[in-house]
Amino acid sequence: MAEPVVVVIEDEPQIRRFLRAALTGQGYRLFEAGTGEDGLIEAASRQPDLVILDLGLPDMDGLAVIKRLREWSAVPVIVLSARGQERDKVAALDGGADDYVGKPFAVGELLARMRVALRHRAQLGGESVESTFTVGDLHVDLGRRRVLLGGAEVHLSPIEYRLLATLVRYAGRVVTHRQLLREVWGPNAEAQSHYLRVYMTHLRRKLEPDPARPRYLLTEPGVGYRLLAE
Amino acid sequence: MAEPVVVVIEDEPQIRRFLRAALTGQGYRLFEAGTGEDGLIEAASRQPDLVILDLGLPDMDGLAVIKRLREWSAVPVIVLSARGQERDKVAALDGGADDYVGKPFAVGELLARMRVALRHRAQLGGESVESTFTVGDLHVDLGRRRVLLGGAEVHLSPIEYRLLATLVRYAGRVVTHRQLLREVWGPNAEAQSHYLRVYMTHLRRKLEPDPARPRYLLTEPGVGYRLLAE
DNA sequence: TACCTCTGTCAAGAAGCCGTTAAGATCAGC
DNA sequence: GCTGATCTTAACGGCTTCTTGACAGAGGTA
Repeated sequence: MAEPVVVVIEDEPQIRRFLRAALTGQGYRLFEAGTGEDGLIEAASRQPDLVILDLGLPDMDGLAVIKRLREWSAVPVIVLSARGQERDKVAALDGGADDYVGKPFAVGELLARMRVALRHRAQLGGESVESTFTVGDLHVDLGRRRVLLGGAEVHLSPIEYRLLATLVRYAGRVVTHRQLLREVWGPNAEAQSHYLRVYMTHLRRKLEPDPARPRYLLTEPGVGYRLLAE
Repeated sequence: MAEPVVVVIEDEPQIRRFLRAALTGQGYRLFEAGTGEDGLIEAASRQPDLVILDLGLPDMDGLAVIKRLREWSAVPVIVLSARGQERDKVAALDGGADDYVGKPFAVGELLARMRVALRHRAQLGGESVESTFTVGDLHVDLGRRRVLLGGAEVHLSPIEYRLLATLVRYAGRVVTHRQLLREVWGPNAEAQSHYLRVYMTHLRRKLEPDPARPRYLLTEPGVGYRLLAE
C-alpha cells in the first residue's frame, strides 16, 4: 500500500494535532472530522484504508457512528476512548470496531495496532470491499442504502434493512441465529430468536416472488439463515 | 461457524482453568498446551479458528512461537501477557499477533476481542483450502456449511451435518464411537451408540450411491467410522 | 449349528423449531 | 398531541427433526 489513507474522527483539537504529527510522519494520508456526521461523510468520500474513531463525539454516540459505517463499509475501525469501562469496550467491539485503545494511549502501540488493521485489510484483497450485491431480481446497494427488486425500489424499515445487510455481508454462507441477533439487535438480544422469525417473514413478503417458497432468503433449520449468492 | 475451535497456549494452570470455564461456557471447543512446542503441535493438528498465546512460556519465547506459527498458518493469534511494556506489545503485534491483551484481563473484553478475531477470519472465509473437503462426487464446504453431491446441494439436518463435519475433520482416520457421540451429541451421550447407527443410515441414504455398500462412509467394526480420503 | 454381539433399517410418537398473523406499545414527524 | 410507521410480544398451526423401540442381517465363537 503506497500511502495508506486514514480518516480520524475526533473532536478534541489537541489529540487531532498530536495524531496529525504522528501519522503524517509515518507516511499516512490523513483526513479529519470533528463530528460523527462529518466523519461518516469523510469515510464515504475518501474511501480510507483505516478509520480512527473517538467515542466521545459532540453530535452523536460513537457506537451509532460504527453502526452507520458498518451498513456499507468493512473498513477497519480503531476506537480511541477515554472511557475505559469493560462494557464500553465490549459494546464497541461487538458493534463492529476492530480494536479499542484507551486514552491516554502510547503512540507506538497505536501505530502497531494500525499496522495490524492494515495487514488484515490487505489480506482481504480488493473485491470483498464490494458494497453492492445482486442475485436474481434482487439488488442491494449497501453504500446508498437502497434495495431494488426488478429495478423498482423497495422500502425497508431500519431493522429489516440491517437484517438484510448482515445477510448480504455474509452472502452465500450460513449466518447463525446468535450472530444475526447480535449484529442487528445487539448483544443482549441473543436469545430472542422469535424476532428473527418475524422479520424474516417481513423480508420475504417484500422481496420474495413466493414468500412461502423462498428463493433468496433460505432457512438452515436449527442453525440460521443464508442469502443465496450468484 | 458452528463451534469455534480455540487452542490455548498457556503454562499457568490457574489461568487455563479460568479460560476453560469461560470459553466452554460460550460454546467454544478448547484445546490446551502448556509449552510452545506442544502449542505448535496442537495448532497444527486441531486446525483452530483462533489461538490464545501467553508470552511467558517455560520452553521458548512467545515471539518465536508466533514466528513459527506464521510460517504456515494465518490463524488469528491473541496474545495474553503480563508484560505490559509498550515495546513488548509492538514487538508481538509486528511479529504477527492480531491482538494483545494485558494480564490481568477482563474476561468480557477478551471474549469480545475473540469475536472480533473470528469475524475477521469469517470474512476471509470461502476459498480457504483448509475448510473444504472432496472425495469422489462428494464435496463438503465447512466454511459455508454446504454439502454437494455431484454438484447438487444436499440438505442435511443439524445432527446429520455435525456428524459429517466431524468425520471430515478427521478424514481418512478412524473416529471412535465415543468420540463421535461426544462431539455431536455432547459428553453425556457417550453411551448412546444407537444414535450413531441411525444417523449413519441417514447420511448414507443421502450421500452414498448404494447405501448398502458404502463407498465413503466406512464402518470400522467394533471401533467406529471413517470417511474415505483420496 | 446355535448363539451372541454388533450393525443397519424402518417407523412412529414426541419435541422443538419455524412461519404467520395480529394486537398493543413505542417512536418520529408534523 | 395526533397520526402513521415501526417495533415488540404473544399465540398457534404445521412441519422438520430427534428420539426411541422393534427387528433383521452379518459375522464371529462355542
